[in-house]
Amino acid sequence: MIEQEEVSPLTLNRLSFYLRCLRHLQELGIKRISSQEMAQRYHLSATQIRKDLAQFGEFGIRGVGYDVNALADHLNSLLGLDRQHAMVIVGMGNLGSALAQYLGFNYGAFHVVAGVDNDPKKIGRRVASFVVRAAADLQDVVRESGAEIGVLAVPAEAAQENYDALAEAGIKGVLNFAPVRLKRRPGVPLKNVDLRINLEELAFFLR
Amino acid sequence: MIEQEEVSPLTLNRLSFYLRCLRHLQELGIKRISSQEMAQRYHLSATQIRKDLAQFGEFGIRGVGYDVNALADHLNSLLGLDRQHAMVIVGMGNLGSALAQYLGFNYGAFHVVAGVDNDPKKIGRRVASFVVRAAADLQDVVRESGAEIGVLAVPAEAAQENYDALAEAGIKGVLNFAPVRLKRRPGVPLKNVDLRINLEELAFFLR
DNA sequence: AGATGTGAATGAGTTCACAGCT
DNA sequence: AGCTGTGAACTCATTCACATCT
Repeated sequence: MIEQEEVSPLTLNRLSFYLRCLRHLQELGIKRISSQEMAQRYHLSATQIRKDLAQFGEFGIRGVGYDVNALADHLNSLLGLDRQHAMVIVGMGNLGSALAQYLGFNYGAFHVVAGVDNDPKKIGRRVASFVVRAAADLQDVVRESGAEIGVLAVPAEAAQENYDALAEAGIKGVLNFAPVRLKRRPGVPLKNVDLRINLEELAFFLR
Repeated sequence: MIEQEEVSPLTLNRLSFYLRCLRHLQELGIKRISSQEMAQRYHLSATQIRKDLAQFGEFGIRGVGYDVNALADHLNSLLGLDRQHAMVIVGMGNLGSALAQYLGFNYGAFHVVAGVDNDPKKIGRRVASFVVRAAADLQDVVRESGAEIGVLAVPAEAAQENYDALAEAGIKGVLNFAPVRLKRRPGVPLKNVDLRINLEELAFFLR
């Protein structure tokens, strides 16, 4: 069996997408599917589907295809979606508040349990299902709320220190919305969602 | 000179990031920089910086390095950031409203000028600097507002039809927040921002 | 027969190493 | 001497082609 770190982000990305396709097939009541049919339906590559899945075991039946329910369950637990993941939002400005609303009470296997900010005006304010706490109390907030994932919605300048603070507080992974490349810590995986870069890539085609 | 379509999204991504670094160097008052020094400062690869830039011309001075201001200007116009880009948000639910706030009146070279929804309860409501219009009037809204970029903040099921509608309305590029892979139209580039996939990739490391 | 799983071939992207300017 | 710009080498990812299994 493959180690976590050896899985390429590209593969992971696709696995997540395959799961979404399988959920759709389940809704349609389809019980079995071949890589080929799945590829056609969702504009994917059949070979790649098989290669991606084969990394984690032999989920298919030769000559037949994949059992939709079984494969969905496999991917679900492979991606760690078979239990809830609590999130804490750091930075409750426009974006942070918006994310609190949007990721709301239950976003699939994820839910927001807490939010912190260092602006006294925001502390104590009620947003979605929680009350904003002081950034200085991050350690306590994480412990009390049992948050596993930190969501960085702070300005670029403050992102690194807050990532580090999340790491110190025992957070297991960070989703960063600040437009900077952070210095990673070994045990704390990091995913960047950079709206500005995405917009600028689009703008390139508008010259 | 290279064609637009031949530039890899990875390169574009980095160019956008280089520009950000150069802006930072400008703030620091640094006039000239070598690829090496830039790489060290921002945890990049010197060779890659040179390769990326060399695709678009010879911006550097051998034996010396790059002129920070000149290079920033080059990248700025290369990325089409030397003029404003108007955006229209399609889908004014939680996420759409949040984006309207966040991308606000002026987000670098970008600003939101309009928002549409098909929910009568949302139409006519004031959000940020505009009043929500009917999705059915998209064509008019785009023409009147001069929007170039469409931001899709609708549910997955509605994303394809709205992408198509944006394309018909003459939109030049689309940023898609819906968790689906859309069928692209030739002249209408598409960038996906998939929060769910990002969260699920993180969750993989939390198993 | 028909679909999976996989080594081999191809292609994309990155890094190396150095020729060519300043 | 020093740094850019770039062909060549290398590494990573995708696609092909087929042996293997039901």
